[in-house]
Amino acid sequence: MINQDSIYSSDFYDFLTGKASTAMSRRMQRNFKEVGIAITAEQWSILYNLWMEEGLTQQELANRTFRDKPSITRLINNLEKQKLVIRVNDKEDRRSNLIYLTKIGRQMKGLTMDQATRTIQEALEGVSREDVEQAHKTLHRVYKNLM
Amino acid sequence: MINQDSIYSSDFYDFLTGKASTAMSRRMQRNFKEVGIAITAEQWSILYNLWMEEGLTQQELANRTFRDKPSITRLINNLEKQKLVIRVNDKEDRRSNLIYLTKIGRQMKGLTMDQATRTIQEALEGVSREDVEQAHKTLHRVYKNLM
DNA sequence: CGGTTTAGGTTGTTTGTACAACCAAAATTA
DNA sequence: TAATTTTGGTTGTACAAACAACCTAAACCG
Repeated sequence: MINQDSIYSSDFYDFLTGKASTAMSRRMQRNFKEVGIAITAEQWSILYNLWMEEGLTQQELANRTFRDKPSITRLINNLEKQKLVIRVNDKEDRRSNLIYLTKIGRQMKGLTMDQATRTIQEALEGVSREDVEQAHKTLHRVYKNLM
Repeated sequence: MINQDSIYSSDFYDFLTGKASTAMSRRMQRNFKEVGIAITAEQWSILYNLWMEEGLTQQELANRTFRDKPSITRLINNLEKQKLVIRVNDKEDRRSNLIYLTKIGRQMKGLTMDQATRTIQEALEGVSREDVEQAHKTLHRVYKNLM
């Protein structure tokens, strides 16, 4: 039986509630702002995937960022408004939009990734590589269990 | 230097983006719904704290749930609308609201905590207690680093 | 004391998320 | 091939989060 003193309880809820990832998003956004990058952490997650590979469909972006389709529609709307990406209708499958970076969107990569890296370094101060790998493995298992 | 192959990079971003905690919130909400509990995961986090200790101020709830003051104002607004909590103006410090559970709010504890427990069990299938403790420790360090 | 600073809460605005309902194009299948 | 199902995307609605600006009451301090 699970009781209040166990790791599964109040102590565990911190973990569940994602305080660490919330803190990281906030810091990342703050770091972006500090160097004049006007994007949100969520927009960053889309741009990040496009910097790795352009021409993804919205559905593929949804899978990679673990969001639903409507969330992606609106994130892309905002990124398009900011002229960072464009939707290109797929000639092969007319249901799909392929998402490409604009020139501005591409130019942002360097500075933005520097700040992402900086954020990670700030987050991992005093944390060993083994600890990160271990935590990552555990979280990945949790994710797989629930997905 | 941090490069793309390292744990610090794409692999690491899963961790950063909080997929695991997102998955847990979604599952928790689904589990609540399944037994007819009509609250969000965010509302649960407030109620959880009140089940542990009633009469907290909004500021205290903000600290405990790692949210800002406006977020708490609106969460309490919604919980009050649903008749689960009430604001009581503090006689000692007239700036503060003390938040109390209603009878209904108190009655929900059992069933709701059962579903929270169930969610955790589903999440931790095949994860050892040591792994949970280890991950918790690492995440806590990250949180402290950024807080 | 009176003026200033700090602290608790609320409101406005923009952005993001979940879920359901919907549309149109593609894939399936009878 | 026509009818049906599946898939990619959008829209509506309700809820939540971040940040800034604001109000009021308490605390501080000269």
